[in-house]
Amino acid sequence: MSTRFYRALRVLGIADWIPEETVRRLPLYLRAALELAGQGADRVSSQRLADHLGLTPWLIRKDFSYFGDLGTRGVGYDTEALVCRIKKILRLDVTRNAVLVGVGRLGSALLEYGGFRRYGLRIVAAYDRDRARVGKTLGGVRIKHVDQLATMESRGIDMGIIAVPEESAQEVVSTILEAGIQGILSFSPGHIVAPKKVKVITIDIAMDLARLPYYLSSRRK
Amino acid sequence: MSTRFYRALRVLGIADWIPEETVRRLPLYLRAALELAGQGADRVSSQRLADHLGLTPWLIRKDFSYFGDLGTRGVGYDTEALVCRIKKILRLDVTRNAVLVGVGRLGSALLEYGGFRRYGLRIVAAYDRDRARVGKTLGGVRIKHVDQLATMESRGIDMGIIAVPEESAQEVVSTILEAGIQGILSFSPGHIVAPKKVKVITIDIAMDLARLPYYLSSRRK
DNA sequence: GCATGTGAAGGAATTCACAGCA
DNA sequence: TGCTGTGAATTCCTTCACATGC
Repeated sequence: MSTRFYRALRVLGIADWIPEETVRRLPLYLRAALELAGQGADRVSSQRLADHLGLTPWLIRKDFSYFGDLGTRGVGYDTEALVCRIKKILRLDVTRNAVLVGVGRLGSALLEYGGFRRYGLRIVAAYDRDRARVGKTLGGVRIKHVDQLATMESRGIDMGIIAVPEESAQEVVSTILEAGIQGILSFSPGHIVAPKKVKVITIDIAMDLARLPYYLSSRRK
Repeated sequence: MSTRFYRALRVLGIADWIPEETVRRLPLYLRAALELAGQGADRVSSQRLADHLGLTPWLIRKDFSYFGDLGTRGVGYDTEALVCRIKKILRLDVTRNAVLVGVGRLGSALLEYGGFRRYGLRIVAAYDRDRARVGKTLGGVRIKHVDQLATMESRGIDMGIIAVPEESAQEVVSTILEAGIQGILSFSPGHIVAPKKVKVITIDIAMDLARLPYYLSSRRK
């Protein structure tokens, strides 16, 4: 369907379509707005946000234009309003809970990392296969055995974070999908199969590191 | 400059332009080719690769078309040749060495992760600010103090991996840039400033997790 | 017949240029 | 004047359709 069609809907206040790339940048805008608000800025311009994030002002204005009038011409954007608006769109206006599966080095780093809180994200349950880890508490969360995953109390848990070895990733995903999880962040290499309505975001560190050499040394643009 | 222009160059064997999105997928193709080769497949079709990666055959063929004739019509791609070709383009045909700065939980996970080797990537040096960690050996690498970073022996080191807290990231980056590092993989939130010729890839886990709720269907269980 | 390779079409994202408003 | 908001132009990416060659 056309951009124009959705633009028309937005004017009527009932649109909820936002380009994929814009959605990808929304968390960046949220972080920038929170940081600049923390520095005491009541208002920010697209220029200031752009400088902060290494983007361009017109891209930011275009992005913001998808969700209605937000700024004041000649002045800028109200920082507080910006934070609220983006949180609402990202559905971060209520705290979102996640279950973590795999409490190895990466998993425990995630459990103990406090930086998610700022965005209304919490890890409220953790599972591991290794019995040596089960029972321990990390970041305020007691680790349970994966065998209990199938009977997980999933009420209020929206997302799953997968930090298990590649070979068990798909199995774990299938299990938590049955528990009703609707979004997955996977750190396992490899393609995760899930129903279309379930969003899967994969962070494959090796893949990112592997494309870095491509850009080394002088290369014609 | 036009696609057509570069296509013409490629035919002459001197082209080296590849679309950004294609470069992003090249490591995926490399991984798939290595995996399917490991399963004993001498030849793979674009269909098989697509199934393996969750992509479409025509996208893969288009991507491959940017770097010259590679497949055999009616047959497919020679797996071995595919691996070599992609490694060469990604400049992974020789082992690439990286320096790691920040050996916290995430950093030590990276140090001990063996999966990079497969792609010709190695972490050959590690630095941390915490004196309790300095001197220890992880993943075969002895940890040095960040004060020694400025005098790092950077010969043969192409890339830097930044896993330090947000507030020290830019400082660390500036230091290793002076040592001649040309590519950076950063796990620190926030925008990293670097000269244009230096490629910076940022993995911001919180940003990825924060956009996941956007995709949750409004129907609650 | 079968799978690649590629112009052309279609679609999406970014940039531009400037109108609109405080 | 200064900064937002947005159609139009541009650039970039993906999909399609089919020619090509084993």
